[in-house]
Amino acid sequence: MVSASLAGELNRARVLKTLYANGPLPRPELARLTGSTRATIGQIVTPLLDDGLLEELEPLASGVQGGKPARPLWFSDSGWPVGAMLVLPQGVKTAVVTAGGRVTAVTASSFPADVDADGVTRRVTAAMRKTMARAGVALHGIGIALGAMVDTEAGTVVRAGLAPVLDGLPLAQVVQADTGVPAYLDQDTRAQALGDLLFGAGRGESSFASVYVGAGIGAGFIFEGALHRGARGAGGEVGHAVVDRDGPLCRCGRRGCWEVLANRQALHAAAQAAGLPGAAGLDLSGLVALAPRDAAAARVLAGYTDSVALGIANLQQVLGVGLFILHGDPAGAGEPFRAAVEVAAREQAFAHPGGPTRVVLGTADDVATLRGAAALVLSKALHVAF
Amino acid sequence: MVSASLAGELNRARVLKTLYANGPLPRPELARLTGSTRATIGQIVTPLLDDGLLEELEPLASGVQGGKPARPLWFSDSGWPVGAMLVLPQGVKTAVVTAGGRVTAVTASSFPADVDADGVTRRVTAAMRKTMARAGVALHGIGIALGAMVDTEAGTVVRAGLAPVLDGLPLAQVVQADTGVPAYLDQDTRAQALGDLLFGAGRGESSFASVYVGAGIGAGFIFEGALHRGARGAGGEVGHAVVDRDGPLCRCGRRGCWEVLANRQALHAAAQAAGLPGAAGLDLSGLVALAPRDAAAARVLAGYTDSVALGIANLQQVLGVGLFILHGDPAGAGEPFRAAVEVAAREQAFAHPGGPTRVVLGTADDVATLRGAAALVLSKALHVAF
DNA sequence: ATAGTTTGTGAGACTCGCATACGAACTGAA
DNA sequence: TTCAGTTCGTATGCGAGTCTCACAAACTAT
Repeated sequence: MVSASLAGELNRARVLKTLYANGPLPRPELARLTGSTRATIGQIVTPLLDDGLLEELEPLASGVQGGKPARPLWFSDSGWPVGAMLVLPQGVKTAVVTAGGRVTAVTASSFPADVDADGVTRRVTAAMRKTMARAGVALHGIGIALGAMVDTEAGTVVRAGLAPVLDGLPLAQVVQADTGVPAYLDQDTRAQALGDLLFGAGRGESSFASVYVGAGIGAGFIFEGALHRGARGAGGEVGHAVVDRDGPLCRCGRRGCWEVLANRQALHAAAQAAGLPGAAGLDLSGLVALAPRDAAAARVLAGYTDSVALGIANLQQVLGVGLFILHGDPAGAGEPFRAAVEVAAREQAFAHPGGPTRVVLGTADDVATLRGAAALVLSKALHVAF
Repeated sequence: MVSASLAGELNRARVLKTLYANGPLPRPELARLTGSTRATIGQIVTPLLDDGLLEELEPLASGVQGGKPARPLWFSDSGWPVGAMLVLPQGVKTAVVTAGGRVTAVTASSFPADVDADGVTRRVTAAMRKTMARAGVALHGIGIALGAMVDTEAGTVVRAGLAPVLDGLPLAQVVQADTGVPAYLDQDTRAQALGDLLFGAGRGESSFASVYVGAGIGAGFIFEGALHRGARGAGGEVGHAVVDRDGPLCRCGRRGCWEVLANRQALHAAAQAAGLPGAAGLDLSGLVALAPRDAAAARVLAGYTDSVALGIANLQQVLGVGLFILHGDPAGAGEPFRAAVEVAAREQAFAHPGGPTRVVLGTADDVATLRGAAALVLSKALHVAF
């Protein structure tokens, strides 16, 4: 039930979401955007300023008609540090992230090829302790983004296709017990979507899909400004939606999954089958560079583009989402590839009332995901339903 | 922003949702389920009882320890009548539905084959006026479910694949102007999903997909107890997600859409290709009846089952939803078909933390959709975010 | 200097949920 | 029949939060 105090929490969350969506804003603008009054906004932000979460920036110049200069509010660069962690089959990255999105004290460590669950937990906790020591301040929580299917409520690993040794690991509890700081676990693509919403290309957008294309394919969905989680954290396993029921066998056991047609290995195999020069070491950006002067490379690229766009068009049909943010290999492939995917996706989808499908590039590195992992903590600790 | 009065609205909505999800409940039980107190519940329901939306049922028997008998609350059978309309390419159905889900004054009228947009609007408004006259009471609003892509916010038809004459028609305004009652337009499968949530197999479920399989395939999604609408009402066009990129050509111009593999015509074509007895007039329930004593029919049925299940498994991968309610042809095909689809869907999907995929049958007639259309009005007028 | 404008804050009114208490209605045993 | 025990439903005062209104602070232009 919404009591007065819960209403206060909801409104505080609304103010913070508005800040994330729009950047630094003075109180009157916050009041306008939230449909509230200056007095109420002042009442809400004063404790946040006292806590050090927010701070006042330099006063803006007065308008042509004069008036007291407005002082924009924004997240303090030093306030509210939280821990962020990205756990992938090959290794772990850790960082400290402030509520404003500043990323510091980044560490990276790799797992040996034959690592077991115990080795993973040891390396993960060691990396986090190291980052905490470098940060030197108390963290408000630790967000963990994991490249596997996750039970968000329980904080456990459900199925790690690329690293089966992790199945069933209660990673959130492990980290929380080791560090003494509350830890929250979620899927990497969902964290990535949160990162896009708060700090990336999804800022100010109400609904979009944040898609990762690399060795695997995954996605996180933002609907109406909030992260979509399926039942107990399932969902977003879009890489294993079938788009070609008689297609090649996927490692998941089904045929013609989007992932098996459009992941890095598929691109590689196509390049080698076409006998492209340097196919052994060719990645997507290399192929994009090669395509203008090699017809065979252009054909391989066009096929890959269509495969990526096919999955995007399907998502648009099913979800009605109009914006797709591409991370991973496409993020480093440049504007021509983005435009080609967008055109191909538009050709394969209907006209929608929300306007034509948009495809934009995210980041190739993992900063968006680290920031998203941090956002998991912000979401819980500030009771903001991102 | 959540003011005290908006908090009151939200809590009233919460109480109504709890009633819909659980059936008639006495005040103490409502308090327990909503995490509130008897006093607060009393404060909320008293005006609803005065308005005639709710009524008190016969007192329950006291418990073994005695005590004042509790009087369950439920929606009045006479109170809060709203109009419901289902507009399909072949005709229109209208009805009056109470908040408790009682459907009365049903009318049906068919469109001639060569009908134009003007003819549709005339027949639609005439049917509604007839229903209103039969109801004899003032309606609180009219909900319109349309078998086409709609722009929910604008209340217009975006793309009616099976009836292109309707493209661009502002149906909500037309009905509202003609009847003088507020009208709300949405897609038929979304209304159907609302009907399942409030009155059908989705009662008490937080997330599910309501799927229609017939001449076309569509779906509405309930996430966390609320209807999912994409950007400006798009989304749910799942029938045209590609599951076989080299498959047969669909009427939408793409190849291998789920719909072209698993709709009524596909079943029909497969039955004729297999030379089944009476293939010309064979429908799904006929095929189910024939399969046990005809191996060829069993093969056709298995192929169709797999095609239906493939799309369901894909939805589960993408959305993480664990419950699928099948309407249309499968709803009349009986338990064996349901079980076969469920088994096939489970085989094609991963284990999810939310438990195995469940497939249940909805209604073969249009009552669920008419009730859902009525729920569109309840949602708006009572400010309940269904 | 002064009027006009905008920002930020303080005081009181208002609304709603919550804790508490009390009458109403029922059971079962003395 | 009486009375204690239990549960239901409501009346009352309190607290938390937003909203309205008013006012000081800070700036521009005349």
